[in-house]
Amino acid sequence: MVAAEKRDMGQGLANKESDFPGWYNDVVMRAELAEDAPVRGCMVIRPYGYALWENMVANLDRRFKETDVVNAAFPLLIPQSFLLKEAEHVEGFAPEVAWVTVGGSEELQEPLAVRPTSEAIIGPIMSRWIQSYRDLPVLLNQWCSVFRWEKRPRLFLRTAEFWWQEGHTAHATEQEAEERTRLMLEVYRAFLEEEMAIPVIPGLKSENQKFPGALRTYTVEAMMGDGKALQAGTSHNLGDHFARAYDLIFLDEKNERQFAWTTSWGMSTRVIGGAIMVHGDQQGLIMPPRVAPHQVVIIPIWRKDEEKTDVMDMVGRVSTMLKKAGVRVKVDAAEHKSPGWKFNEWELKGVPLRIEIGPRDVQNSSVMVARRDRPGKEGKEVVGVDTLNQRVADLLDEIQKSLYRRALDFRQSNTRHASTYDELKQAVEERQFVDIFWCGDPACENKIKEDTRATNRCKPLDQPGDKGKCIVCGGESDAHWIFARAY
RNA sequence: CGGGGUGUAGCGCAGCCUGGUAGCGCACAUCGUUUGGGACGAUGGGGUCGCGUGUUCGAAUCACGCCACCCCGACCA
Repeated sequence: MVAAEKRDMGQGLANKESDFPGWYNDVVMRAELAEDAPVRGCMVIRPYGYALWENMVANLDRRFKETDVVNAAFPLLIPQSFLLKEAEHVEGFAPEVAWVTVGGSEELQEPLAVRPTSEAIIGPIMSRWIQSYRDLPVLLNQWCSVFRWEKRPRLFLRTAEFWWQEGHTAHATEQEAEERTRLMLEVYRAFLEEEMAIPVIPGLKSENQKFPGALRTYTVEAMMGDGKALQAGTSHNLGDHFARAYDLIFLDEKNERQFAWTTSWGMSTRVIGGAIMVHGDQQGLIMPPRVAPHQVVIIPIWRKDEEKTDVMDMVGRVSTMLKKAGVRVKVDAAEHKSPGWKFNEWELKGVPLRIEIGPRDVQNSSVMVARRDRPGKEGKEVVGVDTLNQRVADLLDEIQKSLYRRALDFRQSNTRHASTYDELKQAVEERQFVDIFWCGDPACENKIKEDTRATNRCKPLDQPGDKGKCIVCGGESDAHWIFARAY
């Protein structure tokens, strides 16, 4: 009776349907991904959350290097004068920069900004490295944290300090810079869809929404479980704006001085929040297998002490076998917690596969396998030890694919084309992605925002090619744009 | 920055209105029985009641001031 009542209460998480923000916060805290730091607006990424981030970093880093990008590290602090050199850039970031004004006991002559992003320090440094067209392109990346004095922080989604990578490249031609900008957008798309199982819409940001100082900004936009949008990564073509500000000048083949063309691109720990909001359910997290800290958790079960030896012996053999096959395995042999408690705990933490091993399994040389994305009996199956390696590999692959498929179906069934302003308002109210014709006039964009709180997400790269009338002013439009409420 | 709220044990809370030796649940520790969907009993440890000033014989409780954090809006990866 007691057990039944407690199970009805589920994991004790806020209801995902009626209180999505509360559910999100509960999952982050209870799954031990992160918690609030004793510093305003900052978070602590706990070991389980950091293990996820490490897997993401390793994968993204490999993908960057496949495109000839190399890593480096630049200073945390940026002299004020550096930041002031690019007018739009400083204007965009001024409200959220934290300043260091005292060093030890001395008042600094020049305040130092805690980097909100590093264009302003990498630009000047790069300029020292670039003399000739032969020095180009420069393809740099750094993994670091940055700091922005955010008014309203939320774990992973918007914290004062956050961890990310920022890529910075310089090129001899405008076209080459544009190609690099698009290439990195494609790296983000592939990473998000293949590793994180998060379907995204690659596209161009509006002038209003682009990065301060950029020529143009590309984005990958994802739909969260409540229908709101999350910008999961951005890639900026900076034109020659920063080259002019920071003297990135090289001599070309004709011995003429030219400004370089630069790009920057970033993806952050925010994507962790995205994965939670895309894949999670009422039981908690569901980790995409390819980046999950533990892909399989093994839970030993025994009644009497004399069973323990045999069970633990088999747990050891199975665990070793799976690890040798390259699977990330966690054995939860804690004796002070019941199996039921462990089932719930690891479901909350989103481990894709659970393997139960008890006396019965020792007898039959088999194990019980349960998949996280199909709770209940349908998701459980008995697998013989001799075929376990293959079955686990197949199941992990299936779960990865089905998470992606589920997310894509959700986005597609919550995306709608609107041809009248009322339809637009209605769709936004229902938390849909709305596909509309827009003329490009910021006035029309602002009106939509004021009326509906939906913002311009992007002009998808993938365009049907037809023409239409702007949904606000009726002016000519040759492109579909996505509008939605966003995080 | 505007609007609302909360600070009491590691976590979640009650106590405050009506001042009188600081409590409950979970967690933690020891022992025993348990373990295939969140086990149970016994015993035990743990608190400058956010900070300061005031009122009072006496303040978690009343008054004033301050601080911190959370939620809802405008801004952002």
